[in-house]
Amino acid sequence: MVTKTESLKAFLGQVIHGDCLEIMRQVPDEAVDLVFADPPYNLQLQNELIRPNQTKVDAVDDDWDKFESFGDYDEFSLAWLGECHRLLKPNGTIWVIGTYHNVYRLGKHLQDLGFWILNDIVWVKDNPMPNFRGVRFTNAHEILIWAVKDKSRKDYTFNYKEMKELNKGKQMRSDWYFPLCTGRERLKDDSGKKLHNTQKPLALLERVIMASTKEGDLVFDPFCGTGTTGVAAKMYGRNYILVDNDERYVKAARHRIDEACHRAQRG
Amino acid sequence: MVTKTESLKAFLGQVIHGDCLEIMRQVPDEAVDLVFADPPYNLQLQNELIRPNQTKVDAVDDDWDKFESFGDYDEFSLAWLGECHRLLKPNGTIWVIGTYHNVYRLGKHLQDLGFWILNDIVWVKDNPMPNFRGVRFTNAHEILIWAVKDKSRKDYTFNYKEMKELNKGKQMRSDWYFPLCTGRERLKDDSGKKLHNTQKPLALLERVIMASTKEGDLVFDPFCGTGTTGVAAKMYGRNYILVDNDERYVKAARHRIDEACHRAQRG
DNA sequence: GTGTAGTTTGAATCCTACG
DNA sequence: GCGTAGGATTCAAACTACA
Repeated sequence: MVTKTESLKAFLGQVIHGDCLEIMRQVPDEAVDLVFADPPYNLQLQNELIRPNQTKVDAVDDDWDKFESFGDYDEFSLAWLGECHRLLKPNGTIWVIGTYHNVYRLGKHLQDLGFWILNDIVWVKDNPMPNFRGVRFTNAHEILIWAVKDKSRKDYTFNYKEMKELNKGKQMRSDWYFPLCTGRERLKDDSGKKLHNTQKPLALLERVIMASTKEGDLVFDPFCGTGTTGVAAKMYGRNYILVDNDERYVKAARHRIDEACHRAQRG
Repeated sequence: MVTKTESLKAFLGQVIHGDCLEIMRQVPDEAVDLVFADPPYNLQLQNELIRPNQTKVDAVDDDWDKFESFGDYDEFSLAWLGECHRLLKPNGTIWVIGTYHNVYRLGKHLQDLGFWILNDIVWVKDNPMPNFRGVRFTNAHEILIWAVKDKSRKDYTFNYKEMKELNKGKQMRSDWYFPLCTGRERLKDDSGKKLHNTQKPLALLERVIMASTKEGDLVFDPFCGTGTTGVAAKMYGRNYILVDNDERYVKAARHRIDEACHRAQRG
């Protein structure tokens, strides 16, 4: 039988293909310094699309359908956030990123699970997608919530001085400005199309890692996608465990982290 | 007996002193075009905060911001948001402003009540209060959620062109930049101290009103404070009903709106 | 009136080590 | 758990005082 502690050692520095809940359950209590999570927010839509025999989706009573869908999303969110709470050290912190579709639900769940919010951060996009039909404001930002597991712990890691230096000698604020992930940084598949729909810019993850971890800390990412969190962790000498349930992303992430590592050794 | 419709007429253009739930219950169904709500934030401050120069920060310690628990806050929030849902027209919209202390809970409640989020807006503050102890990021923004009552209604008011003109010919984005409400705009009491701890800048309300109402629309504000919503509504020829449970604020709001009206006639 | 220096202040979940 | 001493900690804008 493999104990949780043995699993942990086998997981260190790995990109693991599998269901994040199943993997997380193999991680011991209070073993992780930082969680970064970029969860899916379109479960509702997926559910509606794959539901069989549902010929008139538009005719379904909206309120009931919405409640059902939000309920599923909440159940899923509470499950993985609850596991994150368990596997974090008491002074460990978690970052969750989302948009208005899901981030309000996630924020309330974080609070209900006992996490204590330290900040919310606005990632303002230099180059957002315009609102083509002109019926709303251009959605030009995403929100990150940063929270500590145990409210009473004041010794969470926040590298205040490094952040201040990064910001021209002034305190780093809650508004961050980065362009979307495009160009050479954006991973492509064999046919040249974007490999992942929501690849985050490396600069965003660099700031997260620099701000809230120390060298040698263990970073966990349950929805790693193309592994941006792993690249940032590796660059700054942090350990990591990444998980994704899509094998294409896992392969891409492994390759990408190796590349980043080799580039770092050469350069 | 006074019917709801008669109450409505008596309420138009008024700043009403009373419990917002009691007042709202006297408003007929689907009578309101826009709700703007700046509810208590449930800040849960732990200790007093001393600046580096040893002076004390004048923090929000008002009774109206005291709640026993998240549960109490949720119960209160669902009650007033539910009333807002009832009194809004199906294509009416609601704005709610908050910070990470409360806005995630409010956002989830909005969704659970059937509101459909159109945008979230980030008010980035030019001159926020610094983080004096250097233990977090400077909290430099607040969040506004904009939602329509009925998801299926696409005919909510959004003055796309006016917003575009305001933004130098480019689509108005979800990041808005305004300074805090200070100086002459900030209302003072007889002793010269700030009358309200959280007075919002008029420019913020002007943009809200300009973006999401037409001339003659009815705007409702259940936590009007010093009446910034009323001033903006009056300036742009919108009707309004404002409510606050603190008589000092109500008096100040009435006086302020009259002043603004007279200034407009003179100027 | 003008320019400069000093003061005030803002929705804040704002410390740590030791006894 | 508590009390206390020690030590590190702030940005921009508006306002006031004064030359």
